[in-house]
Amino acid sequence: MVDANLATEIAARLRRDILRGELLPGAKVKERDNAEGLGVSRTPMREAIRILATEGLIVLAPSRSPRVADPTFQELSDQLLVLRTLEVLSAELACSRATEDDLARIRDLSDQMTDLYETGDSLDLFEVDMAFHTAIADASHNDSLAETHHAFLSRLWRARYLAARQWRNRSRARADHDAIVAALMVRDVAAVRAALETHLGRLADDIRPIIEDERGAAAKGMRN
Amino acid sequence: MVDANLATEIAARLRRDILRGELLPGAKVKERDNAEGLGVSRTPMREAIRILATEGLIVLAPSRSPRVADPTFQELSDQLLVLRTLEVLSAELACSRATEDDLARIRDLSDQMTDLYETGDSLDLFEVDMAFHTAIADASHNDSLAETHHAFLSRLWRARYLAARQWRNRSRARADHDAIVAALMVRDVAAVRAALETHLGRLADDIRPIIEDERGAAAKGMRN
DNA sequence: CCCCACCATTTGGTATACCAAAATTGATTG
DNA sequence: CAATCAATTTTGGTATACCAAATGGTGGGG
Repeated sequence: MVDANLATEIAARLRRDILRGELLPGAKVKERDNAEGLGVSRTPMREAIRILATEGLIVLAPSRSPRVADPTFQELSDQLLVLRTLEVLSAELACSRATEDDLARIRDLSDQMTDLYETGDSLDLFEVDMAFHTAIADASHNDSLAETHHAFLSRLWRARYLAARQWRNRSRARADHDAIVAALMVRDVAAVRAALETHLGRLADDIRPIIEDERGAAAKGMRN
Repeated sequence: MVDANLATEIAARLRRDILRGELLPGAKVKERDNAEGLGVSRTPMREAIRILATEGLIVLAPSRSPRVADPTFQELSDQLLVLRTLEVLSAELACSRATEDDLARIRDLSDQMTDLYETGDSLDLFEVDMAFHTAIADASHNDSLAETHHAFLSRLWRARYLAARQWRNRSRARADHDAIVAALMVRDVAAVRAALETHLGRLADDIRPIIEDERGAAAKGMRN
């Protein structure tokens, strides 16, 4: 992750910390302390915080420390619906506009996931999962769409990660992915739409108990 | 437009200048010069530029002056497709989730537009047009969706403004809006989808000649 | 006459210093 | 003992100064 400027590097680092749960939802992200902790000045730290704020991972309130976002289930569910819509549109476009290379890449990522399902660790698996869905968005050859899709995917990454650690969901996700790939390979618009709606529709149900648990637990130790 | 901090105010000002065409596509937006021109320091100006960059109105390149975005027709068309998808989703949700107040507001805005079609000036009309489409997004009661929809609406504002100055399109737009409102009032999902797709589908055709003209002309006087 | 190299200037990136508003805490008074 | 007000401290907002990289122009050499 070698970015042009400090701010994007810091943003990437913070993003990782948030998504991995090292910075818990609701935690303060003070620009002074964090900057000092990383040995940089406030300016790039400030910019990094703004970047994550536009991504929805940090929330800004006037005259208050920025805090790690702590979305309710309802908010996540809303975001998931938007993500689903964007991904369905992507896949539909991909059916007519994707190159053979695009499709090959999607299939390859799907295969990688299959390999990792049993053996690999959750983080590796999720990196590939993210790449898989991103590849579908990219195959639409609509940059705005791919960009927006990616933004929503990032916002939902942590919730999906928490939900998917439940081993129970993995085999189902694997079957879902296979169906998506199969439909894309033959450029079947209706089938790919159905497969994606099934896959992403389930996600809300998977996420709900995890999020409600976490928020319930977090409500107590809220000193930070 | 009395915002909490300077950066947001500057962003609003720059945004208006860009959308109204006082800052032309392709023009440099140097953070030093512009800050000095407004009598502020570089810090908030820099932040304002970043804000507009995430909105897609300004493009950033490493070690280069930020420039006012100069999208090709293809890019605008891509954005329009995303906007259409988001607005259709909004309207579908609105059919089941909108309150009577939401619907009343939408109808009221539509009526205001009707009044302005003949008499009012283009800018007033477009303010209302923007509010109309935003009201539909808000009626979905899905904040992420409304926010994203608004972002795309902003990006496309200028192109739509240029296209709609052609008086020819106005009566058609008026009929389109009436159809959208009528479908929403009776919460008819299929009808509202059809009406919106018609309305926003046409837009691409209206925009094309205007954009291609402007880009052709701009290619010459590109010293700035 | 053209091309290349080098220097000056411009530009964005970063650090630091200062300011104003807001939250918190502690003292004082009812 | 509690409530309130004020002072201090903390925090984000803004201005300014400095740095390094990139660009563009100019002069010398081929």
